[in-house]
Amino acid sequence: MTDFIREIVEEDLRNGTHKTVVTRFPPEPNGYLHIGHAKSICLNFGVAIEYGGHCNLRFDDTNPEKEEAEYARAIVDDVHWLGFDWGGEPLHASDYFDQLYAWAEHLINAGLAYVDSLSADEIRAHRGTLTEPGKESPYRNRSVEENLDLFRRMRDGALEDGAAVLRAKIDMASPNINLRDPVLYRIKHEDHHRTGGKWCIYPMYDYAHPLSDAIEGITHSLCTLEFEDHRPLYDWLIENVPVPWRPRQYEFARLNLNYTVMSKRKLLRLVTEGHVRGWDDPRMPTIAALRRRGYTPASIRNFAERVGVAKRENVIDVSLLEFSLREDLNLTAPRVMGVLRPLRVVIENFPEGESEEFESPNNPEDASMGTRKVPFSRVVYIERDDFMEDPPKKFFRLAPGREVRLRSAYFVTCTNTIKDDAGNIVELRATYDPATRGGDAPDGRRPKATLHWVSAEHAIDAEVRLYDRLFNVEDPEEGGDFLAHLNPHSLEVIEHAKLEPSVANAPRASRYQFERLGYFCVDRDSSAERLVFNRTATLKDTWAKVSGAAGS
RNA sequence: UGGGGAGUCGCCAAGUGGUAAGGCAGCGGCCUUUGGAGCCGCCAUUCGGAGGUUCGAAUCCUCCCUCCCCAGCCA
Repeated sequence: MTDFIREIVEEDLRNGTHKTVVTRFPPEPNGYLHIGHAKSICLNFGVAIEYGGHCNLRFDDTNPEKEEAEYARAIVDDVHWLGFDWGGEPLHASDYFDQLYAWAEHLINAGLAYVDSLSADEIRAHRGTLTEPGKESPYRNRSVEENLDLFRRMRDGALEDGAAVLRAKIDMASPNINLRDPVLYRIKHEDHHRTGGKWCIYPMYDYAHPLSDAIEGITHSLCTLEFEDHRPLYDWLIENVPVPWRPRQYEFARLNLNYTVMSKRKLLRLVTEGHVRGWDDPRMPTIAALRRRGYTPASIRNFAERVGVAKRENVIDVSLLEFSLREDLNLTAPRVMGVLRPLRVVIENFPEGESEEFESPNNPEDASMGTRKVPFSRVVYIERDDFMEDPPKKFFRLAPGREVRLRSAYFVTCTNTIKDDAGNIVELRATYDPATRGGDAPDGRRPKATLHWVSAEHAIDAEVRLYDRLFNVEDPEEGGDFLAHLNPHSLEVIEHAKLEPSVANAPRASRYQFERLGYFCVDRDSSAERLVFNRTATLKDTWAKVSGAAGS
């Protein structure tokens, strides 16, 4: 695999610009990581691994108002879960606050930074617009001594929040607004989750980021497109601060996925307004949610690889994510039978009170995964959807008079339907052919369908949570109010699914394929008393597609 | 109307002057004790548009069009 970033890295290695590659993944601990971050993580760590370099996990913790240790813990967890390691403790921009402060004084001494006493509103007014140049602040030409004194008073807590800021002295007329004397430090009398009450001034991202990269010896600082026009400022700082190393910034397009939202602000709203049950609700696009839902780290890494890295805005189809998941789980998930919406079938010619066991493969794709025993008896449950009293043309499943195969068991023929007073089918009567034990007929006849089933007397009860997309339109942002597009049916809870007994002691987070239905994983809400499964993804169902197309 | 980016199949994405990779989705067919999986085939005479250079252009030049980002003491 290659992309323009890797080409740059290779070229730098080839021509001796760098002897090794050092990248970094720099999340702000103000929310949970989502699938978009996964792309960046896979890029940064992937490049480092591929070229024998190193990738740091560095928290960009320069704004104590929004950041929390809990988020930082979750982020460390998620990156590890994805399969990456940075050796040792994570790094923090806040580890460099002393150095960053010293360099700020350096800029002041060099006449390249000044303390501005204008208010936030006044600064905005002086900034100009996209088409008009800005105006210089009346405080722009304070002496070095005055600036130093003021900046130290800012640091020492003598000034209120908003009373002053430290600004770079660059060019108020620059067509690039980021160069119109950007703010470097602001006053925030706020405790920081790591430095506590030590500081009451905090550096801005634009100031802290390039210098942190320099401190860490980052060779390639990879970020998203919206920072492209911050690069001149990034370079200005590297140029004008006596840094020990000169990192370079490269920008790539962030990942977007259809049928979901990706901005932290919107995800936070979904959580705080109760539209989902927390950051790791399996319907969320967060890594924690995908993990809880049953996604594998490998599937997400493969997805990130397939998506590619370029500078073009993109919206990836969720089906690609689902494909990557199925591809992995198909090979690794043990098969099991479970019935979501049970319909009783009484096999009238099977002796009452007796039962037998069948050997069923744990994974037809991989014989080394072995087999398991599945009990069978006179009464079994099948899926309600697998029976139709008056089947249309292409419906191959069970119907009156029709013979189908019960997977790994026998051929059964439906002989009768039992209905309640309202006319609903409540039970089926059937006969089985003892000669078809194991699922093959000596005379070679082959039913058109094979159904999954569970022996009623052996079945275990479980809650199964079925998830659908959180939003019912491809682009929830369209029209302004993304909440208006929430899918009211994104969660359906099956209270009493019937599962084969082999899953009775399935540990949390273990993944299975329920044959013909999809991939399921044991939720963390699960207990010995009550098994709870999440449906990670459905299997492709050709009949659903045929009937769906015909029905609408 | 300032600056910075981007435009190749429904969605991604290779391609870097020699005659449009690949993946997902979709559509056919084969196979099947999961209507799963697998396998086979189809799916851009055309690269935002118009000119031009060239034996030859998605790739070079010119003009035009469209989309995205930037006016936080957020990142």
